[in-house]
Amino acid sequence: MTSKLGGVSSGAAHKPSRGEIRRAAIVAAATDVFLEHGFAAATLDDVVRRAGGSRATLYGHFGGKEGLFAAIIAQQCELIVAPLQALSEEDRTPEKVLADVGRCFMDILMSARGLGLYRMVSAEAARFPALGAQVFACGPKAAADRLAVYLQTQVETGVLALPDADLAARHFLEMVKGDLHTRALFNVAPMPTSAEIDTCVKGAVATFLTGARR
Amino acid sequence: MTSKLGGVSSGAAHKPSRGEIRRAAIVAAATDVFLEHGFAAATLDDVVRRAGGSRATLYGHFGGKEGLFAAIIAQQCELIVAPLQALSEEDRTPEKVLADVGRCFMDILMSARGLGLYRMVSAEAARFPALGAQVFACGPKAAADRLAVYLQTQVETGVLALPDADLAARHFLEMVKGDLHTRALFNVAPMPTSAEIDTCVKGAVATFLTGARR
DNA sequence: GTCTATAAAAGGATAGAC
DNA sequence: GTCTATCCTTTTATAGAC
Repeated sequence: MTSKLGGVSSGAAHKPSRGEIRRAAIVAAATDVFLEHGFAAATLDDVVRRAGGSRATLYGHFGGKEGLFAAIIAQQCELIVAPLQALSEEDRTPEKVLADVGRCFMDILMSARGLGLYRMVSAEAARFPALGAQVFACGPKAAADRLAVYLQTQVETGVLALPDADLAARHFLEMVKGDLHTRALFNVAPMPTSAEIDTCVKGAVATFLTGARR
Repeated sequence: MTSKLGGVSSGAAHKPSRGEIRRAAIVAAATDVFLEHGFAAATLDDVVRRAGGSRATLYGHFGGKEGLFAAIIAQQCELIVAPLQALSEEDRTPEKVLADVGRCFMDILMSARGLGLYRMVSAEAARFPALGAQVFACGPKAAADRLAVYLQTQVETGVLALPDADLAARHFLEMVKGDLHTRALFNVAPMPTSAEIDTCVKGAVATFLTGARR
């Protein structure tokens, strides 16, 4: 199955066939169109224009608009988990770990892709119940779970004092967003800059540690 | 202009004309349809079916789908600000004030209306830039500003110690959401209960005060 | 002001040739 | 497997009668 996502999976076991290349091109084009316009407003015509080829090929691969949508979400889920999993917490102070996790979390969330995905998933969650859970698990849930494990070790080694590491992890990740995420989602000018994101992350780290330090 | 929003403004200066009643009925029906399906997927046919009357009347009043959309957003903005403005902070402890503000904030955000509005505004923010800013100002911004003023007084009377009351207010309001808001937006089962919201608010208050108390 | 009927356009889906 | 051409449904928008 991973082989069908062409270009995403790292280990390329066999050289992609003509069909797989076509499929990947369609998914790539569709990702741009869907993330920009949302599911309902996106048209398959736009996708075909951008990817080349024809509508019939698209239908052959994905069955229709909904199948294409599912393929996009699945691919985005893979892309989302990766950067967070690449982080290492070994021999780092809580300041560094929290700042790194926070920055990584925000980079994903505030990117054009992250914002588009968030908009699209929330907008279509009612129509496609499974997809919401899928993205939530790969994104916020995965980040919180991972951070909670780290926080728990810090509690056990006596560095931090937290009544509930799991809750604390979620609180931290929410604080990191400040109001930047909502502002970006709502397209409120001026759009947050990278520097502003940094300031926001540092502020959240400071606030969190003020209350959590033993 | 407020008179045209029929049913929202409290002071009824004149009895609503037939046209105004019709207009209000259309807005009410459209609110339900748009918040449920989103702008792109909502059809004016659904609105007309629910409101009664005809498409021509709708076009006469609002000019089309976009005009109707703007009217809905404007009305929702009025409805959103009201409950937060009704809160009083006089002679209350920070625990009580924070809990009340947090609960009020969450009640709005987690209601079907709040979630629908959030989904719709973020989905359409690119197409209607003014509306995003409008809703942001009436909602998260208004709440944070108001809370910041209260926190600042507590700092000045020596009850709390905060380096930046404004930032602290935003941090608190984000923490209050926990991951409940995202879970609800993404329709992740099981949907948060009222009791869970309470627990989440209390947790945020405790965490906040642990770090903020002088 | 409000309704019925209709025009006009767009987009999703498919049949059949290569 | 892929492309060309076409069908059919849905939806916005308006013209004209009451």
